[in-house]
Amino acid sequence: MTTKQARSKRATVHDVALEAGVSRGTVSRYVNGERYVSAAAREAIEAAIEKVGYVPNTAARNLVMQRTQAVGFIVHEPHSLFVEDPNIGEILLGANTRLSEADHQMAVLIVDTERDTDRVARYLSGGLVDGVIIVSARADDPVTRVVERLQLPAAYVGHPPGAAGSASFVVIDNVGAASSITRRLVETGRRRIGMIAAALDRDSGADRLTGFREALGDAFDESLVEPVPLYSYSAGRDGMRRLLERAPDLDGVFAASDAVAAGAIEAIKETGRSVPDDIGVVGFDDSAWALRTTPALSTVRQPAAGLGAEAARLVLARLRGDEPAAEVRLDCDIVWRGSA
Amino acid sequence: MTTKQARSKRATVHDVALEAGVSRGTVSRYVNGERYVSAAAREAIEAAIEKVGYVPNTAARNLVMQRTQAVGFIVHEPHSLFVEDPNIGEILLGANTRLSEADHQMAVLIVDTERDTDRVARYLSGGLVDGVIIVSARADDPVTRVVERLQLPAAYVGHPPGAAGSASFVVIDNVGAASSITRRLVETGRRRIGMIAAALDRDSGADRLTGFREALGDAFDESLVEPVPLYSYSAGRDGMRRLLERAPDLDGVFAASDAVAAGAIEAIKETGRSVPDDIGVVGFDDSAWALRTTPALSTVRQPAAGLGAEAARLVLARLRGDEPAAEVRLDCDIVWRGSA
DNA sequence: TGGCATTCTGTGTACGTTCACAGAAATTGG
DNA sequence: CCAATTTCTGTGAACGTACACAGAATGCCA
Repeated sequence: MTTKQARSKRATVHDVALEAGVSRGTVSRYVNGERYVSAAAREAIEAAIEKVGYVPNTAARNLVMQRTQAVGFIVHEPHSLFVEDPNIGEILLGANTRLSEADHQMAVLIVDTERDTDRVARYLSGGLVDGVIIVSARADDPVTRVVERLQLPAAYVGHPPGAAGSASFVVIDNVGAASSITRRLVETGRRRIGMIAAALDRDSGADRLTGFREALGDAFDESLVEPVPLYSYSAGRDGMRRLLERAPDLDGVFAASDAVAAGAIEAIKETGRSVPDDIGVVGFDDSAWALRTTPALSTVRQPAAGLGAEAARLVLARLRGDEPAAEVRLDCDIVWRGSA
Repeated sequence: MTTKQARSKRATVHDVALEAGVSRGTVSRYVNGERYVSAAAREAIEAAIEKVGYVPNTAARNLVMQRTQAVGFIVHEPHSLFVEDPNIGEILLGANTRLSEADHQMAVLIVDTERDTDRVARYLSGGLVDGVIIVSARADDPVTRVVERLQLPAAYVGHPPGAAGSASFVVIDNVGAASSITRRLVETGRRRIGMIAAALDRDSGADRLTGFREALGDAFDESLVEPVPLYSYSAGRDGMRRLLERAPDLDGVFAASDAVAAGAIEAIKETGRSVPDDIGVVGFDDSAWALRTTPALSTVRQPAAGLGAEAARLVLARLRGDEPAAEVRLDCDIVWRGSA
């Protein structure tokens, strides 16, 4: 009952005005730190606020101000992200830091089940946030549709889906990173290098293949590229089996993701070969897989905090109305472990 | 400028009413799915909504309804949680699932820097959420103070700080889990078992020692307990060094956390001993440390999703006004790996 | 046809702010 | 000491919704 009383009794600016013997306007001016409030009024108001325990109602303020100083951070596919991918935490922190500097509140919204989808869409369309950062967006998602329909200022981490034409986004330089790590592989003396190329229908997949090709230049051999549909362990294992059958003299392989690489290592060991002595393997993502394999994977680490920070910067820019829409491409680091 | 237009033009319930040739009240009734709206009105309204692109303004609704159907999920110390501790993701998902079932929106708020603290406190006090779930709360935190002052319905994951007397919270059964894993160690044949007891000033630390003592019963030897201040790697390493000097015949050790255990393993190896052949080591938390050590740690896994779900349940109960305040204690699993 | 319940609709007010505006009080200057 | 500023204050509107209430339309039955 104490709770109930406390909640219904929430003091308003009106109560403060009454207590202090001034008007609502004056209290409002004091609270917002404006000029033109006399010393006498100031003191009276301070005392009154303390006495009645006043805290401003942000919902009411948002309503009249038509902005919230908040941006949503939407996370799709949370299971794979939070459990498998250590990057999401750093992306969150990077974004939060940047938003915090601009005095904006970040609210992370998780889209897991079907129900979440509609609820989050309502939340966004309800004017509770000024803008939104989105990771792993899907084209057919109600959330994405709402964002487009309302033209909510948005920044995507990764490529925006489908026809989100004029959206800002930040991606890693897949081409450059794939090229770098392939060159590292060459530098270790590998001569017959193949690639398990996953998800070629996605930009990330296609770009990693492009980088691989660029790095090898004339030495590139089409027949050493094994396309697989998904970034998965089993796809990597099966693809590697086929590749080894076709090219038994392989001495290096670039897997399009760590999961794929883990599968590839499994397939290599099946044939009695050793990693890295017979075949050097490199992956991509520096996900949880990278430390689970034996030996640990050499792989590409995404600048996770940077992705978050840049996404935040982009959405803030759109909020201010500067810069119409932009895309940012970030470089990656390479972490060299035992697998190559 | 398109953006600007779209944002200022947001259609209201009034626009829909005008377009459909009915009144605000009727539109409101339709939107909220109430009875008493004629077929003719229904059709006209549906067409009008489609035409003007109306979406309800949640902020306005929240203001008049005096509730938001949203609960905040506050994460303190995000660096250590998101980077080191894989549990936080599952806690989030567990909570989200439960809240989603009750048709509540979860908004994760990260408290990292000093600035975040005040901003989040304002956010919470502004009536933007009905309740709140808090992990790693601190007593001196403005956020905690606001929650107490406003008597905001809250549920803590872990013990609530200081004088948060009447708060709900969910904790793991530290005593039981420590006791279980110690017994497992005994069952493997260890006879001289020590403990690196960290953070005895915290409930978690004290409880883990209690469990350890319980499990050993008469065999408990006070001199084999080495207290260290923090749950850290270096504390574990230093503590283990002292313990080994005092009791060179040790054949098992229970470290109060995985980080402590990792440090202990380091110290053991320094002396030329082997893990697990000479000394079996077990940890607590199943954090990222557990897979980094060689051999991998046997440890206690927290029921992370359960913690989140229970916290959500508790806060929902307080929201409804049922159950005044409750504490829940959850059992843990043990994962047995190579270190013991 | 009249009475009465039922279904439907419109209007006014409230939620707790901010802001524009008008006007009062205090201050300045010639 | 009066006019012209500057500082201060109160009032009324608006933000976009929900809800209570009154009243209109319809259906039903005697």
